[in-house]
Amino acid sequence: MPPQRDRVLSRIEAGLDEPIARRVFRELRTAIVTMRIRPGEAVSEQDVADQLGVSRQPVREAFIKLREAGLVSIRPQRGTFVVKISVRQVFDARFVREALELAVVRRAVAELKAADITLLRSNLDEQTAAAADKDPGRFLDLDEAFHRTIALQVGCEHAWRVVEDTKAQMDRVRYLSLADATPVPRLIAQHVAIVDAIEARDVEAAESAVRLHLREILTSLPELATRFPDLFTDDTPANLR
Amino acid sequence: MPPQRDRVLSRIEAGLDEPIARRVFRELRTAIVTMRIRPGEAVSEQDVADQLGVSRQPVREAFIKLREAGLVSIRPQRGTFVVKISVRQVFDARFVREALELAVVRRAVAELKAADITLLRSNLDEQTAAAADKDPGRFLDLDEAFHRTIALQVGCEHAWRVVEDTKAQMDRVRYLSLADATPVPRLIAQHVAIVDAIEARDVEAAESAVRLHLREILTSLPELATRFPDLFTDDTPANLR
DNA sequence: AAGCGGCGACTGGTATGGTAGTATGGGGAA
DNA sequence: TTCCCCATACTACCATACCAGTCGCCGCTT
Repeated sequence: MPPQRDRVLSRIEAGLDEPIARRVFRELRTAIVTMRIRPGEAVSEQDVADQLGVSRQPVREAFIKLREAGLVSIRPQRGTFVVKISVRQVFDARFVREALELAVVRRAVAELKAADITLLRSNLDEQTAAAADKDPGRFLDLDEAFHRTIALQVGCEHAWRVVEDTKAQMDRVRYLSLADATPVPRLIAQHVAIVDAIEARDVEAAESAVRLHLREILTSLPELATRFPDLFTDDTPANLR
Repeated sequence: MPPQRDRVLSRIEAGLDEPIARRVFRELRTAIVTMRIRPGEAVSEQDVADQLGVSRQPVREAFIKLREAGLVSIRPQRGTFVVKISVRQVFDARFVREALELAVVRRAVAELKAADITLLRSNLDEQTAAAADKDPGRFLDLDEAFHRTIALQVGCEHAWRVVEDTKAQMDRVRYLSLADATPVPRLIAQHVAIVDAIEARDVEAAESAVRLHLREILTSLPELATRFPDLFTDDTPANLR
């Protein structure tokens, strides 16, 4: 008898007219980011289709999108596997994100209106409230919203979409460090510094504030990699795919 | 009788073990970028599948990737259409590309070895040769290789992949301006300026050289939009820079 | 002649069938 | 006991079938 994989996915309810493939993708993406499906684990079209109550077709399309997000590795005639967290890939994603958010914040310094900044400040207030309530999940959402809001305020919808596509790797790490009581106050202070620099129209300060903030992940990463060795690949050599 | 669309795609020959879906994607991508399939035109899964001699399945997957590249618009139960060139989308793609290549060139200034620079110089020589031979197609390839080489030399494979995914929009414009005898010598001079700045370890100069170069497309864009109005959607004004 | 309504031929989305290739485990040979 | 080999049970890829919407053409009505 096969190993009888655990049920970690809940059946997709019919009704909404959002394409099934997209829902399958989102379901799988969050399942992977939150480690309900662990790195290294195998997922199969048939198995996922059965658990979700859909056919293999949309599952296959979801797999393809997950591969492009760097979350799974599809090996023909072999199987599809959730890739382990690769320090290298997290670095690469972080590099891209930093490059884009630097460009965004440069625009923000030049273009943001007072009303925009007020909106950001209110988001910051909510962040401190979430921190006081010890609600890290809510803080994560506000954090994401903070960065997204800046991008959208300066008309960088496309750039933000690229960031979203890229940062799946980083999200898994952030989820890991969520339990650790990450220094949320420090992150909030960094956010405040970014807004302050934007308001002061100080490009240099804004750039370095963003840099500092987005490099925060690098400090926790090595520790996490040694603490959860089974979740990471030791990608020193040129590993095969 | 249906309009009997022209055959613009050549049958895919069996044999190679590259996945069919990928080949279909590349075939369609180049057909769109080179305007063999014109903006606004409809493409159908069934029609493409027949022309290429494959089933609808891989064609469908190719369509999805084309949508993510921003080249087609899939409207369920209606059809799939090659999107017209949108000045806004070209701007957005250019913005992302500039952000990433700026980050790459910063690394290049810090990390490139003499051997790397020699390699770039030889590419530049080939560019001048191609210009002398009036071979714009070859120049386009060398241009692409130039930018890609810098990215790979500093270990930014992932960032370059993001650029590739994003710049499809720009490629159509470049193809349009290819006939125009674009000022190839000027582009080569800009490339030389980038390499010079890298070799001189001058970050400021390198950044502004890249900026200047990647903003070149903005000069030809308005003229092209007015000369080929049927290829563009009219969504220009409002945004500057 | 003009307007409108319904039928039919498309579309992409989903489900299912068929195939080649690969990991695996157990039994037979050394 | 150990090692090899092959049957078997998977895998993802490709092809095909079915479905529900959409839209245009054509004939009927006024």
